Amino acid sequence: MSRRADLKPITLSISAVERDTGLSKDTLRVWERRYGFPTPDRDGIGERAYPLDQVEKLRIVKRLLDAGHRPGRMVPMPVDELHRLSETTVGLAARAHPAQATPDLSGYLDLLREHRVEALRRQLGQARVQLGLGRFVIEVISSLNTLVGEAWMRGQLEIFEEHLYSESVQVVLREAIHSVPVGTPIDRPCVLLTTFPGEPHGLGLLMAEALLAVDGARCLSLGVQTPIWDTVLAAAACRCDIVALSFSGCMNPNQVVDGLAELRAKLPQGVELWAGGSAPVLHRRPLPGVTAMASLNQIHAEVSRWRGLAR
Amino acid sequence: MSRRADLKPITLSISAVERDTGLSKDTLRVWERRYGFPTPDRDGIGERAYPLDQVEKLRIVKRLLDAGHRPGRMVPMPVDELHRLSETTVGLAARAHPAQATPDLSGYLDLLREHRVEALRRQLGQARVQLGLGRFVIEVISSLNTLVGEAWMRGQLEIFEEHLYSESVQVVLREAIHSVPVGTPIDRPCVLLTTFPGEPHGLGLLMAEALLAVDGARCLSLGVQTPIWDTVLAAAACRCDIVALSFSGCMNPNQVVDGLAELRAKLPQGVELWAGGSAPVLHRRPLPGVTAMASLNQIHAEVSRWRGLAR
DNA sequence: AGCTCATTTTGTCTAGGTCAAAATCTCGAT
DNA sequence: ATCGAGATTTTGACCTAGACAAAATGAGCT
Repeated sequence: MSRRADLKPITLSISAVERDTGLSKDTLRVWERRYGFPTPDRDGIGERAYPLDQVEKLRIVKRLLDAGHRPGRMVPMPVDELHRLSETTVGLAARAHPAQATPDLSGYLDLLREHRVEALRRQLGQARVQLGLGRFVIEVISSLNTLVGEAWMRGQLEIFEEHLYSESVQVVLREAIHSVPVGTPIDRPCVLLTTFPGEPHGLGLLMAEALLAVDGARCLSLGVQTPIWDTVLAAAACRCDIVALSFSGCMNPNQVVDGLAELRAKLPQGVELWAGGSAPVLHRRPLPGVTAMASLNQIHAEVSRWRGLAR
Repeated sequence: MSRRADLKPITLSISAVERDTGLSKDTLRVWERRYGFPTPDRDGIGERAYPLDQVEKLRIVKRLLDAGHRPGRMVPMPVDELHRLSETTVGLAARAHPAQATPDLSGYLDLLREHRVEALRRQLGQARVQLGLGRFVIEVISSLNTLVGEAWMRGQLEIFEEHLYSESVQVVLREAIHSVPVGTPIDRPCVLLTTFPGEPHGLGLLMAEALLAVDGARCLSLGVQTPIWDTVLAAAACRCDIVALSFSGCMNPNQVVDGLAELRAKLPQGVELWAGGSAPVLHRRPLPGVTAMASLNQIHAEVSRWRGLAR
């Protein structure tokens, strides 16, 4: 039951803001009550109508929130101060991961900014052939994802440009996966890939699939957003050895932890549960019965470990 | 701030039920108040704890809800009656669309039910080569989509089986699109493909892309769920002639109509706006400035019409 | 049948309150 | 000064109960 005030949305409804910022309706209301921000107008019916600039600030706050800052401090700050904070935080993050061996990635980013999609795909395809699929995924795609993500956070990239990027990588990776010779003598382990409901980001899945294919594992992807119970059913039906999940930073940490616990409880003992991606929760503290992958490199090692197990 | 009752969830929290059924917390609470179902227990803190069998019933109800039934009637019914209702519902739908010219499609469905994904993909690939891409999409994939959708509504297919199907079709179609020779002399019109936010279904986009590629049009897909404003930006940045959107039945009719009006208003005059898919709103009454496609066949004709226009 | 107008039905929103888990702070001891 | 244990604050999810517009349905009339 949509209730849009008028055709030209100078303001957004609370559910639209929830979609655009990733902050729940409850959180938006409680911040307003506690910190005095945001201060949405009210439409004719008395419902919240958020001006675009406030939504913009909320987006920045959410970013810093994910980076580990606390709402009580940030929400009352003026925007320019948030931007400064943003710089220092990103500076720290960049120092933590010193830009190593990222020579010509900026070239891809330039192509993206100029919307030269065909050229982008061609060059990615060439890099894949040059480096081999494994190194291509780990060294190029993974870093490029980070780069694109950061550029977007900085507001240097439009959403549609991110979509263009995402689609291009998908095309290149799917073609690459398709060209990996199948039917090698070993086709174990059999790995089921998917994401939780609420996690729409599928690139991590494709990267994992590519690396697993290189290692000669049998992959079965369900795509994104599979309900937990159906993941369990699928693992049983396809006799999978491992269920692998991907999490991006936009997932609610609670849902990640709760969901993994629930999935672990419902999955048979013998089936391993792997979790990877950029969600910080995964690496905060070990989750019982879950193998948390800190990076894509780890996939190869874990596959070897699995194969080494007596079974 | 998770508040899990205990490690082995004999019952689920309200957010877990939201995740598993797709019914919002608000809806779950209001059904309880109005219809007396569900009747969750309460944990130590007084929070709702849903038993598994109630969640199961909720899932069935949700399925029938998507099929067009009304909650006030269904929620008070006992489960077995709901099952009977599922049967009859599809019976009606099937009579509306008499099964015409669907000879061996059931073979694909059987493979899906047996989870023989490799075989399914191989057979689809063979059919594509036999029929050619155009006929393959229109005669096989399109009908198969309907068939799978109906089987799901009837409860004869699990959600994960639908995911398996969707992923398989995606693999086959993407490979097919990739193998269409590019760089033909005509690469106009240039068509931008995407869906609205809230529309997660991407198969329609791929089918359209395949048919457009066959017709020698230049396709640029943004994937699913692009905000309206970014669709406008992308169309301008890539100098597209046409913006094409796909809608599945699960989209809110309101959002479809409002969104199309908004997009039409923001798009330059010279850029056409095409809309297709199974959402019934599209074909109820003509929308000004929007070309509504009743079926995939129409794409070819519309491309020809576009090319015939003086420009 | 088709069309208009009244009446349900239904989901989303609002307000303000409660509470456990996580994060931070404090302080004493090594 | 570093560390750990315990006290304190912060935070987001959940709760109740009421309101209301849009959609769906039904009734009455050509």
